[in-house]
Amino acid sequence: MEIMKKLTLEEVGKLAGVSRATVSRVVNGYPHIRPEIRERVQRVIDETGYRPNLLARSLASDRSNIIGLVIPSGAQAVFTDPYFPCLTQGISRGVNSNNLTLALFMVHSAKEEERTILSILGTGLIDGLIVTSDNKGDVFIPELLKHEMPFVQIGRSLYSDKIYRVDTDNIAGSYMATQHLISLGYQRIATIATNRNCSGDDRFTGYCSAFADHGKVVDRKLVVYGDYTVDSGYHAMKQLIPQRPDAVFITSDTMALGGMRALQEANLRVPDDIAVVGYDDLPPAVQANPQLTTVRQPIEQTGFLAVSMLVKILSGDDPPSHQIVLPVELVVRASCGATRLKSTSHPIQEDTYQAN
Amino acid sequence: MEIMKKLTLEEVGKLAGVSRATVSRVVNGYPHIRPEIRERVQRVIDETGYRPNLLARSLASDRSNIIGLVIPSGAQAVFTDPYFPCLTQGISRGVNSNNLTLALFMVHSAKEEERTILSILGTGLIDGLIVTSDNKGDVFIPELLKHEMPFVQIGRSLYSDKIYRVDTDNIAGSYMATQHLISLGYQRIATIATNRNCSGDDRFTGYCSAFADHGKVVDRKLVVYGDYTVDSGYHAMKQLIPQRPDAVFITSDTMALGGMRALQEANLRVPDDIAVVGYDDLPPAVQANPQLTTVRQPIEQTGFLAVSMLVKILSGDDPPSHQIVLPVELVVRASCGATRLKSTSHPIQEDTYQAN
DNA sequence: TCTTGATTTGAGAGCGCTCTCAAGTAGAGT
DNA sequence: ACTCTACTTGAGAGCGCTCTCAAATCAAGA
Repeated sequence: MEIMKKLTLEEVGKLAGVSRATVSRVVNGYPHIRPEIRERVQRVIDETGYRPNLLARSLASDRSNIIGLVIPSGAQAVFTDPYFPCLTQGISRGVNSNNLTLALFMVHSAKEEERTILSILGTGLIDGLIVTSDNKGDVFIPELLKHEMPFVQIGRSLYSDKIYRVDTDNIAGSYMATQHLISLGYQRIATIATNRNCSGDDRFTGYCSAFADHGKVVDRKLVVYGDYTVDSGYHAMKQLIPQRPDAVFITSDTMALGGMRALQEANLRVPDDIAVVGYDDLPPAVQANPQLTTVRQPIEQTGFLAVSMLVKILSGDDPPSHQIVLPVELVVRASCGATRLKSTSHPIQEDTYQAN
Repeated sequence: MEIMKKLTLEEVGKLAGVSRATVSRVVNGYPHIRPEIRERVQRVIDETGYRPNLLARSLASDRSNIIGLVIPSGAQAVFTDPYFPCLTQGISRGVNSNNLTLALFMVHSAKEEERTILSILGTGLIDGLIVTSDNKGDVFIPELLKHEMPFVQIGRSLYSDKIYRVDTDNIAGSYMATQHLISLGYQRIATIATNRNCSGDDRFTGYCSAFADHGKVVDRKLVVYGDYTVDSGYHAMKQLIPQRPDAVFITSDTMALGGMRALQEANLRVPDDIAVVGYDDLPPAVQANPQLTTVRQPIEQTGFLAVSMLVKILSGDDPPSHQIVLPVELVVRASCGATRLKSTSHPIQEDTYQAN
């Protein structure tokens, strides 16, 4: 059945008694072929197990159908945080369903950054990119713009509004989280924020506007910063404890884990002594004790939509909008104290508030 | 400086007053070029920002310098488990330092399996593969063998001994873990095992041989199975509790997390009522409470070495050995009870026993 | 000066595919 | 029967690079 010898279009054509061009038409599903010929060619293809050489095709058509995913060096969190695996999963689904190939570019150091750019740009290998960096001082974006490489950014961008991007609604998410704490009656609501990237900024913005909308003023002493690691959450919380907050909105579940450890060491009970709300709704949120009230973002969908968007761009028809911002939802579990009065702590119990 | 127009070898040659072939030689660092000519060509390259077209090069040289990483559908754990991110990180480092490009093939369903195979095999796109599956009923390996696609497997294989692979020493690791519990004097040492893949088998083997070497017999009632998820660990432990074990060797940290939750719900204290040892030494191990005694495997190094091995294979010189098995180490923390009598529970305190 | 052999360059034939263009073949309309 | 407009096919020119081969150049030995 399957003959191992690598065949070419030409040879398949010879076997079917037609020209290379005709075989190419069959392979690519073009119209205007006499059914019997199409069938004959198809049979030869099936019998020989012919597969077109992708490199030759790409070279001739000036289209590789390979898209790249760039994960910048800033993201050391790759190990710790299920965020990237989830996102990659979504992107991979998108890639598969669009018959593309995914090239993964992980940048491990500033030095590799240059190398990566060079190996992507102007080599014809990559049709387009998905860039996950939303670090503020990013060097990639301007470079991509300059070289006119089509790309979609995951997250928010400091650059032009013309950049295609898909993001989750960080502002709304942290607004909800904060408002939830306010509505539960907490008075001294602190936050562990991040100022390294745009989503960090947005989450802080949401926190602030919830305060503003409730006629409250943000107390700078109740704002500390971390960097998305467990440790940074731990240390931030240590800093916070002397300020005696009665609730903390921690802008990532991973940091929340560290924060709760600090709380535990200080013999403060969650949520009785201090309420905690996280962000991300990644597995650690459920594994935590008590389980974390947190903001869930559709990470996998983000990746999938980014691919769809890129595909549209590559195919020439501009997507309707340059920006997609996906809604998030608040997942209420035990750590915020809202369920304190409820029946019992059934392991899977949770309430959900849809945004938008 | 950098002219955006996409140049070809031919055009660079014209600018430098030499032929395409000569430019090619300069680009690829061949000898036998008059220094002044080399310099002149190099200057034109620098000034124009010429980059060779990788597709054309690949087609002409029959070598794409792209290697694929296959993550099979079995591995839904991708989200939960930092294992894959770590491994990918190592592979990515290897890829970068060998000037390759990494293509990521995630298979999300059995249906996609076929599609993936077809898009990899016989298309000329991929020079070689790294396959992470060690699922027993794997369909990839035989297919790769049949098509003579060079590949390195991460993990153990049921197939031929001729398969190139790199693995960690699962047998030694679980032997150490089990022996450690035995030497601490525990009498009823249970295990939460896995029988889905080879590493699961190996870890169970190690558990058994530690028993054998100490003249003990494995009690079947103290052996239950999970599937590497938190939930399965939870349920497995539920099953185990009625058997009254005084120690449990759980063959993954992720399952250990679930197991410890079950223990907590049953009001059993770790390690006082029951000792726990995990496997993997992933971040959850440290985040657990108490911190987990566990077996650490060099995951990132595994990935890196797999790439090195593949590069050797592709370059034609057969690697000295078909198999690399990396040593693992036991990391002693609080959950096994060994540190119970020691000074205090300093957060980073841990002892380490090197294997091999 | 003439060989000999090494070094340095260019010409040209592909790699396997896409895609345009023109030639050939039918079917419909008059 | 004859034109006109589809539809169907093949020829051939690339895509940008590698790599072989032979021509050209040059240094050194006889």
